[in-house]
Amino acid sequence: MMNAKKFPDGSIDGLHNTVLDSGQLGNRVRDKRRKDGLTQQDLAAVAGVGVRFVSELENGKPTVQLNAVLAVLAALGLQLVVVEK
Amino acid sequence: MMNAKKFPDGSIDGLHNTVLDSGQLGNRVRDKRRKDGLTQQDLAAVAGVGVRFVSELENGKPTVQLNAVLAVLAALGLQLVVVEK
DNA sequence: ACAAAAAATTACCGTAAGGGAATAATCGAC
DNA sequence: GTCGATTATTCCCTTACGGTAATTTTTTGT
Repeated sequence: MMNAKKFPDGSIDGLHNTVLDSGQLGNRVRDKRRKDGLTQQDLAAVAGVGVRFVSELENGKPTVQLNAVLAVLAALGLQLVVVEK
Repeated sequence: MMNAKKFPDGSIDGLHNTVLDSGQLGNRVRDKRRKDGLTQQDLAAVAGVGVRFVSELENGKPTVQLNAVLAVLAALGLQLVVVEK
């Protein structure tokens, strides 16, 4: 055991980031979107959600709905994984 | 790169499971809850959500809210990780 | 630094849906 | 059958979401 958090950024292997709260998820989304050179509008269009939702998601809104979150992540080529703490 | 998906089940280290949709998340939650010997009521109380929410979450309701999901996962000692697909 | 352009955030509205609580119905084990 | 757990249903209140437009922030060029 003891496989998690070996890296300073909290990631498991430098490519993955734990998501303990919506704020961290938002940061992760924003980073990836920018890395991909997309605007919030672009991402919203691809993911099939509203622009405002992308903005709120990136800003860590806690009450975003799971399906919309998954849609955005998928549009960015990201996935969620459940891990034991 | 090439650090992800070393295991057949898509997990990072054989202990983790990817969550592509809410249905899989629900299964993960139910499995863990039962393994811990908790009722939905117990889990709901610990997580600070309603019993109905736990039921719906376990049944894969797509539109559950993220904060409530995270609360339930935390109560089960589980975490979410964002990974590149 | 300044101005212009682009991007992001915020407000408003209407629709649709989530969540809690309580109840009732269903399923399971003993 | 009985007891406990799980799921489904109903009522009510709150709120997320999309769309548009307005505002603010950030970026870019000169």
